[in-house]
Amino acid sequence: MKKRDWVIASWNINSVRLRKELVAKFLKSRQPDFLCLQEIKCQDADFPTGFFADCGYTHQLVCGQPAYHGVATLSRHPFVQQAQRTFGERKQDDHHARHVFGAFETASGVIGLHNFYVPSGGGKPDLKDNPKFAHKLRFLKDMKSFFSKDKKEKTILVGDLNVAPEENDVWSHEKLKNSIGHSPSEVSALRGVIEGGNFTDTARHFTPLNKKLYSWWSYRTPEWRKHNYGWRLDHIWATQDLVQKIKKYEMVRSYRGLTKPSDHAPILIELTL
DNA sequence: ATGTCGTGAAGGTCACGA
Repeated sequence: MKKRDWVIASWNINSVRLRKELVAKFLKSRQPDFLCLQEIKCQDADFPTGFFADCGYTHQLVCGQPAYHGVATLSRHPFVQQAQRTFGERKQDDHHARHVFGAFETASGVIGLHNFYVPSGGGKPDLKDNPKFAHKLRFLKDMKSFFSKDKKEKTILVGDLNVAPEENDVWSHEKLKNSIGHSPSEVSALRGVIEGGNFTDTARHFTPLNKKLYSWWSYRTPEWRKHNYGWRLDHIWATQDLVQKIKKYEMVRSYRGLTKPSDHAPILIELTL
């Protein structure tokens, strides 16, 4: 096996059935090796398996549920291991489809690819009044303990993590520092996962901290483009051993401006393995 | 921060999640 370039992408699609043509457009133009989707919002039986197979993505890991959440990883290569729903084993979280894992073979060894949809956490970042926020923090804590135990190499973690950790990952740190998605306890819990797994935030590896960088713009802001009221909720992390192999990170903002878009833009990395 | 979405069950609109 010879080393070559690989493209790994992640996109919260907000209903895969409604936007499968946008996915096909992305697959065709970017030709990623893997595309990790979040918020597919369908059960496994309703996933457009044949449609994506016709696009060349014959290997698919689908972890869905009716109406809400759900993740899927599309691949042009076979998986050598797979798993799903590794998190949220506690009773109240049993039915959430938020994680799928696949491992694939490269000239640099077997690489593990985790695809996550972290709970958004409801309205206010208040543990007492908001059980969804407690769920979010519990989920991040579970991720931390999982990745602290696991081997800390040859692993890529992507997804909609629903936390914008840096000040310039939101349009106004001052206005949003106590909002869900950017509050101190969430940011600290997310950093715990990064440290536990020895991960690097690839976006910030290539983009300085003083530069604004977003992947999500709310549907409720018609002037989202003009004011750039964005958040960076979507992430691609890689373990330290892989960082030097990454050639590029890209947030493909143009997909947020298509007709009937997802509220998230796709993100991707290119690396030599 | 909320001016918007998508789903599904019910029923021709609403609750829920984001």
